[in-house]
Amino acid sequence: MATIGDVAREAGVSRSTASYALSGKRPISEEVRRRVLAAAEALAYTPNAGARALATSQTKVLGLLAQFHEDEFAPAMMQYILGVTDTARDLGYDTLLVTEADGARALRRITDSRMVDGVVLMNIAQEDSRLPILRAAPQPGALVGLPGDCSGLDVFDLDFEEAGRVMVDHLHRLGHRELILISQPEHVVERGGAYVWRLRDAALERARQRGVTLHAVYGESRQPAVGRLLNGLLDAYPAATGLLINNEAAAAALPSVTYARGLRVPEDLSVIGRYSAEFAATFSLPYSFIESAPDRLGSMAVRQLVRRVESPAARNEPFVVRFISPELVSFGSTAPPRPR
Amino acid sequence: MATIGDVAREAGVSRSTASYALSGKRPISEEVRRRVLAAAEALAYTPNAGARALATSQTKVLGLLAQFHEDEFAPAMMQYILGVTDTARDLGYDTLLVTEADGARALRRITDSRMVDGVVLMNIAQEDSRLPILRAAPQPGALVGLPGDCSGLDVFDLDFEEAGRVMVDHLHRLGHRELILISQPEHVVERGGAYVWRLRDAALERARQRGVTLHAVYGESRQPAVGRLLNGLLDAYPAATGLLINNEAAAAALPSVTYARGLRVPEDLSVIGRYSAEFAATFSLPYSFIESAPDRLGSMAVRQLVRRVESPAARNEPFVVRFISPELVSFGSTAPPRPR
DNA sequence: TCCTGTTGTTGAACCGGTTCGATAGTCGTG
DNA sequence: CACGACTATCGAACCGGTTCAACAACAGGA
Repeated sequence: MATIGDVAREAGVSRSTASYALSGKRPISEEVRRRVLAAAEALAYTPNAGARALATSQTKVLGLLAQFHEDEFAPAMMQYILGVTDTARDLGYDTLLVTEADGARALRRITDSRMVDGVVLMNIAQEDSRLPILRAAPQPGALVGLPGDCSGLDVFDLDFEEAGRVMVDHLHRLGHRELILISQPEHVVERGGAYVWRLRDAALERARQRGVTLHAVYGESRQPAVGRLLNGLLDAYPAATGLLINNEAAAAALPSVTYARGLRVPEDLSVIGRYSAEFAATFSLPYSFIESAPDRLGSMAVRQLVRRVESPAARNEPFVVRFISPELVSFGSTAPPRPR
Repeated sequence: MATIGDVAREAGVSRSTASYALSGKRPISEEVRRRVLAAAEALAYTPNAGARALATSQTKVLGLLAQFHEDEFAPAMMQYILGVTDTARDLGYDTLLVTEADGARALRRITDSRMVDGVVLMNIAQEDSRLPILRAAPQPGALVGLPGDCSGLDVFDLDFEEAGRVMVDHLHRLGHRELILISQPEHVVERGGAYVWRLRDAALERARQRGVTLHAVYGESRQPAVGRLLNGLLDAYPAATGLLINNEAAAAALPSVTYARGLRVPEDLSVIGRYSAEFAATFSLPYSFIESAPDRLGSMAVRQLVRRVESPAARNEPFVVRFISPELVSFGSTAPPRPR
């Protein structure tokens, strides 16, 4: 491969002149600039990333730490990842995807070795062992997901509390008085997935305020367990006329369940989900849903991260915690209740 | 951050001695080795990745090029990606995930700049513009998916031909004589997704040999189109007693369709799919299926890639094209036919 | 004509590792 | 006791970029 030395020799100038001609960081005569560019072109010169990183302390790579737990819904993760990689590339960065089980060790590895200019963390837990490491790291970071302690971090997440309230209010306004909320599996909560109870607790609170009965249960992440669970719930609460689903697997399984039971949506049962538009489209879910906008969140996190990476001024700005407000996308799966 | 110079000073030795003590590439006295390790520990020394890459021409990073087209099934991709990242990490490599639309340019960028020691390509098209670049690149590469011309490349893929034959044979043995095969959308084929017609043509051929009528149609990737399509097919071919599905979205949509039509599986209709076990589990698909083993394919590709990266001898071995044979996982969704 | 300022270019140093060749020190051997 | 062999360590060079300080050439002004 051609080095900048080769380009310089070919153009008949010094290495430094070649460097300046290519970067434009110093004035170079039109004549020389043309010769250098022509030489670079002729030799198919591409700067060596390692050498550049060493010289500039910039790698133009961002780290993306994602964790895949058995009981979480892997396909949903894809949208977050694409939001990050696509935006990063638009801004001139590549993405190092790290899925190591030991996230803290992985984070330490990529930051200490200076492989990345910044990091995006996903699957944030309430008490996340990666956060102290991130705070101490020389590179800035951004979180997709809300931890217990946000200090010193930029955080982006869906407003799950508001999502819970919107769901309850929507069905309450239609006249429903008894609802079921099916959340993620309990394991997710135990592992620190705070978003589960953020939505749940806000929904319960709002239901109490409105005088609505809300049966809140943990879900399952797999079939056939989740199908059995749904059936069990519909059996257990025959008076419930509305179903809130904060659980992709349950949403995916619901159509089969309602068909099997001869339930019509929304005539017999009103349904609201919470997932991404992509997920809804792919699985055809015919339910109104709160859009969780994973790609937008990933994109926002990267933009803020890159701002901090590139501007010393931005690095000293106060940290932000930004929630995107839940948007209810209607597919007509809710209606005034009729007793089941 | 501490450099190896700091470690050397702390241990009272030269930089080279510190380097040898840490790498073990030359004999170092027990005493000095201990001092160096202690110093490294005390200073939390981690080698700078850029500097090491520059010195050794090894980045310990693999590139993973994946493309996400609108009409393909994104969630399925996740399993491939995890197969690659997890195996790479086991072997000591990190993964640069590149999802750029212009794959050829992206490949050139990461190979020319020496950001990666090797590359895994996914979403291989029949005529893939990335392949000439990969062949000319100094780094080895591996493909997940079969292109028209495999020369000079290691290729890993499911044996889609055999998958088509297995599906047809299985239903033929049970006594079925009229089948429907629903494939991926036609766009996927137009873009060069050869696996679609590899399965389809082999199934058609085998059906001909067996005297079975096979209606082969292109599918859709989204709802509600795919649901409409399924209904249309069942209307159009009322005598068909078996359904072969090489299309994740169609498989996900089928339960609703059969419920709505009052069709029972397998009593009224035998069904065989082709997707990953993970996909089957997540969506509870109650169908027997050919396991497409994306994680295994990703893992195999990485192992071979790393062999070539690390051993000069392996780099000269002949290239391999390896198919994994389709395994039929039974969920009891097939039975001898009864007229619908 | 001399001084000052501007513009374009250069050599050298540096980033932080690895590795080669040389050397000092130790030991066994003839 | 001299010699060679071997071991442990060191200094220097190198990987391929970027950047700083210095300088040459030339213009304009006094």
